[in-house]
Amino acid sequence: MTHLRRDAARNRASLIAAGRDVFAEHGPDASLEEIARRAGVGIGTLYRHFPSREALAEEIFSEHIDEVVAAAETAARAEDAWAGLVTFLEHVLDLQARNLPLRGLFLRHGAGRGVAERRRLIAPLLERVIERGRAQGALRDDLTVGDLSLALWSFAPVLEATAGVAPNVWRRHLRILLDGMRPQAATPQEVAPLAGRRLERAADALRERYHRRRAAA
Amino acid sequence: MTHLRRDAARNRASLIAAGRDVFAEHGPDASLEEIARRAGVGIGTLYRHFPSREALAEEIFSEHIDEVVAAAETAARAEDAWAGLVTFLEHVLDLQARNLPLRGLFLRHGAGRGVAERRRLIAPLLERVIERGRAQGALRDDLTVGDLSLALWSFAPVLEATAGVAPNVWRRHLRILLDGMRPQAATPQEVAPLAGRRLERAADALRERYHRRRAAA
DNA sequence: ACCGAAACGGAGGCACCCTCCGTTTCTGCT
DNA sequence: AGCAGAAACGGAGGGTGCCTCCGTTTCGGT
Repeated sequence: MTHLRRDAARNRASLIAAGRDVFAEHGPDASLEEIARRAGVGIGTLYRHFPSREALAEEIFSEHIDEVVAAAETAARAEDAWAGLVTFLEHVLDLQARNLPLRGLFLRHGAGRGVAERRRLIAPLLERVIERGRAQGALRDDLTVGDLSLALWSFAPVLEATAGVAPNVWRRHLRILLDGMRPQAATPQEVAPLAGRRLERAADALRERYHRRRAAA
Repeated sequence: MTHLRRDAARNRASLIAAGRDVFAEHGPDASLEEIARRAGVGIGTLYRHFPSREALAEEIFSEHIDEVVAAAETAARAEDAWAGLVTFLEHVLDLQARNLPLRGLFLRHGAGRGVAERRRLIAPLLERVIERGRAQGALRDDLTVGDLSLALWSFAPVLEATAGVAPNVWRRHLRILLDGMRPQAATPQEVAPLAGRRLERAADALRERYHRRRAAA
């Protein structure tokens, strides 16, 4: 299984290219048959290469995931943890804003080789950023990586709603969230944070809902 | 068009009841045919009563909208604007958390008599709350109703992800947002707020995306 | 009791999802 | 070169859903 046959490799590439276009045009629920059509292959071929819509999407956005990982690494290295966090969030959200179909692809599941693995690198890095931020007195004490995940997820509808209307307004939302993460603003949390296994399950649930919307009878 | 024929009224009621169940079970993209089936009527009848999925959904959640309007009125009347705002948000989000299919039904469009109208009452009330909160020094000066809308929208993925896992975690997200809305925390906004016509268009876009996901070719 | 209007319901056309399997295309080996 | 089997292809087919259209049934006023 090392080398794909030449035709297979060609088709795979066509599918990814077509997928990129079609997802960009029609959003993340675009028709797979149209992707196959546009790639000039049969639907069966699409399914052989990518057993699920997600597998294709992940492959397509593979490099975006790398970009996010890189941004998280930068943030984790930054001298000033707060600045690192802000830059990271701006970077990621800007990426999402300009590439909406990316939404929801940051989380678990998936086929593309190593995509899930790479994604798994992100949380620990953020963990580190948060820890340092707290140590530096730049972040409220009760902030966790779970809160950051919620914050990131929360942008999806904001971006979707405003993309065509006011493509920068998400920055206002971010500003408010960031201000709320500072220690000066902090008011005690009354609920336990999302972490570990449950955080993962929440992420899964989000993905689950995201694709394959309609539950079986 | 005053009185519905008796059979029509009966069917309408069955449809609403079935819709309530099915939406609760399968989420907002539940099959309309199943709703018709379960109501014991033909699909044609469903479509005559409710020309779109939204029309049905709005009708079903009509009373929820009333509840939200009432909460907004209470907030607008509250002596302490900040407390009023907090209570309002908690109330609305709790309502959503326990009734996920409600998501996205707060906005424009729709058929149910007066639903859209009632919804339109909400923004001005919140406007008033914000104004008073600012005057009382309880809210950051640059906060607008547009920001509040973004904030409300932003909970959708949070609720979806955590509903089955940690049904109270949304309160952490809310806490952070609220802390970020206080004047002590405020850091200058660099982007113009969403307002007026554009706010409406953003709300429409959200709804648009929400149902009828797949754009026409 | 009658009759026109109102309401019904489901067949039908279209699109999509995903599986399955007969057919075609590659490629390593002789 | 040529061949054989593995690998890959592609699309028909069965299932489901959306929505429209129109022949049929039911209601309710006179």
